[in-house]
Amino acid sequence: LPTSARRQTRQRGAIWDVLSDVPGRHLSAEEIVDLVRERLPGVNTSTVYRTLDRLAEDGIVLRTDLGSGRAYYEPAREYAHHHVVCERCGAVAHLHGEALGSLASRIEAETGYALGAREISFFGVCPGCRIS
Amino acid sequence: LPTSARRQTRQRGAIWDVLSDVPGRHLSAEEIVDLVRERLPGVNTSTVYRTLDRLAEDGIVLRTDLGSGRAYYEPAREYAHHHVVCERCGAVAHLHGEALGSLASRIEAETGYALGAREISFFGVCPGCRIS
DNA sequence: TTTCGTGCAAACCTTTTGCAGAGTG
DNA sequence: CACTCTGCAAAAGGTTTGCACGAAA
Repeated sequence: LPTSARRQTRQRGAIWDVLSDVPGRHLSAEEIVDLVRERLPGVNTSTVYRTLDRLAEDGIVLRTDLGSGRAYYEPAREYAHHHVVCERCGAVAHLHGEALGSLASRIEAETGYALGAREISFFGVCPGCRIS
Repeated sequence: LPTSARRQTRQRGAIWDVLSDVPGRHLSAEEIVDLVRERLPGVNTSTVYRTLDRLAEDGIVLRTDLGSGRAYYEPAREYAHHHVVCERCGAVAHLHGEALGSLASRIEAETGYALGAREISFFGVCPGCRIS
C-alpha cells in the first residue's frame, strides 16, 4: 500500500513509540505532538501530520472520526472495533468488530456498497452522565 | 427545545426553503449559503451558520457528519435513518432507521450507553466505484 | 547521490465570535 | 419597546502546503 518506500527517521520512530505506548487510548494530533516533543523536542506539527498520514495510508495506524471536528489516531489492532461516544462528556467505549453481527452484510445487500474496514462511531450518553 | 422564541425573518425563511426544496440531498453550509443567495442576495455566512444551529437545536433540521470535515444539513424526517458514504466518490446511500435492528439494544447492553437519535455513518465503496 | 523527510512560515477551510445596527413581535 | 437577528470583520481551530535544507538509503 505505501506509495513509495518509507524512511526510518527519529521523528517517525518517536511518533510510533507514542502511539504504541498509550494502549487503548485515542490521541488527537495535538496530543501526539505534545507527547512526541517530550522525547524529541522541537518536532514540528506538520511533520507529525504528514507522518500520521503515511502511517494511516500504510495501515499501521487508524484514523478515527469521533464526531468532534478533529481526528484521533491509534495503532491498528488485529481485530476491527467500533466506538460509542458519549455526547455529553466525550468518553469513548469500544465495541468488538463482531458486535455489528450480520448488519454489515445486510447493509451491503440493501445498498450495494462494499463496507470497508473503517471504524464506525455511535453516539449516546454514557452511564456516568446518565445518572447526573 | 428552543432556548428562546424564534423570529420569522426573510433569511430564516429562505434557508428553510432551500433545505426543503432539495429533497433527499445533504447540503453543506457552503452550498446552503450559495442557494440562499440566489433567493436573497447578500445573506451572510454567519447568519446561515447561526440559523442552521437554531434549526438543528429546535429539531427542525438534522446536522450530519459524513466524515469529510464539514457538516451536512437536511430537513428532519419523520423516521430516523443512517448513511453509507462512498469513500471514493462521496456518494451517500440511505438506510432505514430499523436497519440497525436489534443492534442498538445490544450496544446498550454491552456498553451501558444510552444511544441517542443521532444518525450513524458507515463507510464503504459504492457499486459504481467498485466497477471502475 | 538520489530521493524522501523535516522545519518553517504562511495559507487554507470551516466555523465561531464580538459588536453595533436593523428588524420582529 | 424589548429583545432577537443580521451583517461585518476578525479570529479561532484544525490541518495542509511550498520551499529549501538535512538526512536516509
